[in-house]
Amino acid sequence: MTIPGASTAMKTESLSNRVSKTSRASTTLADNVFNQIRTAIVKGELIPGSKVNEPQLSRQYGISRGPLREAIRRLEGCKLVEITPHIGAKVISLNRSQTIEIYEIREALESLACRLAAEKSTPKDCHKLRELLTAHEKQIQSENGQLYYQKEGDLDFHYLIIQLSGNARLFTILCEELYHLLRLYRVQTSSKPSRPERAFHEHHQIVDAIENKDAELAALLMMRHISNARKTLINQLDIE
Amino acid sequence: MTIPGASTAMKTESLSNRVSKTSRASTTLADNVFNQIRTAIVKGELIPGSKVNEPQLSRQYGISRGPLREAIRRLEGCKLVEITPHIGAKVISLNRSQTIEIYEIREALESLACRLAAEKSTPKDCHKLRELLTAHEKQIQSENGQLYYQKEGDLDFHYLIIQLSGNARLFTILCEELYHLLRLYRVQTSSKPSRPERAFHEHHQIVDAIENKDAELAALLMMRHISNARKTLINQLDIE
DNA sequence: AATGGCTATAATGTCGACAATTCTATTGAT
DNA sequence: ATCAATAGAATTGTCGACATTATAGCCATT
Repeated sequence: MTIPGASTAMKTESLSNRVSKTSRASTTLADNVFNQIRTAIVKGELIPGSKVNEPQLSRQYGISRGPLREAIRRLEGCKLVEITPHIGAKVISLNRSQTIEIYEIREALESLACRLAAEKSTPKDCHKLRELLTAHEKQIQSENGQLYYQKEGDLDFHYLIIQLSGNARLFTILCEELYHLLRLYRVQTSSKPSRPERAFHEHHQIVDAIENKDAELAALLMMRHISNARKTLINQLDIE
Repeated sequence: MTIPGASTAMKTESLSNRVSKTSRASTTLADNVFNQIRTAIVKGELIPGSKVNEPQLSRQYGISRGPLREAIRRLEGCKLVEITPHIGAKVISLNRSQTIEIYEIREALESLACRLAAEKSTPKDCHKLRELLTAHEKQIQSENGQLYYQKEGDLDFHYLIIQLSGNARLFTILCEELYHLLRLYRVQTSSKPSRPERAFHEHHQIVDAIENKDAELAALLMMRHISNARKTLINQLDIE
């Protein structure tokens, strides 16, 4: 009966953590609890498909049901819970096809992000991208491969490109909505994103294209990059 | 001091109206008021940038502030209002660049929708698309041109293709979020989507591609179709 | 044993009241 | 006349209580 999200001890404070923090200084209970429940959901501490019990959560977080219900309504907006009138909210559960749907959307949106990033990026931006990749490379070697790409490291790269796109709404949709859903799915199925070395190579190709200001190529490569991930996911699921 | 959304007398019940209705039977005040305020916003009855006054709205709709605040939290999820702690919510106001951002996203997502629709569509689906276009054509002639495409008619076509894509989340993002924002912008600037005849021709091209199961071409055409609309929008804004 | 209905319990929906904060306008000083 | 400080009003945030609806368990009937 511990409060989820309270003991969040991150070893490596990766970009994805820093950037995904909702910017608003949560001086209100509703926003506070919203963040806590959200991380509880994407961490799997609130199991997908289970009902959200208002009295229980209100006791757990030490607040009344008023702000709690507002938090739940925000979670509904992020598509992390589904509310049925007079019955209540339940934590979303992503099945195979729903996850593929999200990957399809990621394909389109991150391809767009990559195109825009290639058009707008300055030499300094490209330098940051390179730095990130070499940092990842080091970490992979030190951590005996695998581990890093299984975690949030891979996302840092994607987050940065989306930021470079300069399209704020694109960032919101991808990073504040879809990524949380995918994180949830990963926890739900305890699936390990394999193919680290191949992804790593693809990342370098993408940065090359961005550096060369070849927007179309950058877009194409990103699309294929995510398409590959999607196909890997499909195969993985076929086995089960 | 009339209740907005109550006197919604639609002359032609177009597809976009039917489909955009939130499916959940709103047996709760919060959901009810959410729908009413949303239409009030996208109709421009609540002017963009203005503050959302809770006591006033609660009197206006005859409910207490509890459900009202939940409705506002849902609106925040749709990005129709922005909430600042201890200050309140205000109706979103889209400027030029933000609108262009949305068009960029539409370009990517509807292109995806079109590709998927081309892959999955049955002959019956294609027939529906054709029917829709001829119905539009008739309406354009009868209404002395212009008028129809300025309204919701154009959207029917896009809605249907998105539905045919079979990607439910894609539908949600486009039809339940982005389209409402664009509608708001249109009201806000009272801009008239021009170029009806050209758009009409593009629509037919797109259906041709879908019918021929040429997914790549369909995607490309849809992307160009929306890209054209975006460019028209940019030019329109440059004049101001 | 299974099904249907009834009752008791628990959860959700709604409300009004109070606390905390922000906004407003008046006052006073420079 | 402009600006700062302050007191008052208005608004937002939070809570507890009540009404309404769903759930679970029990009993009777077949």
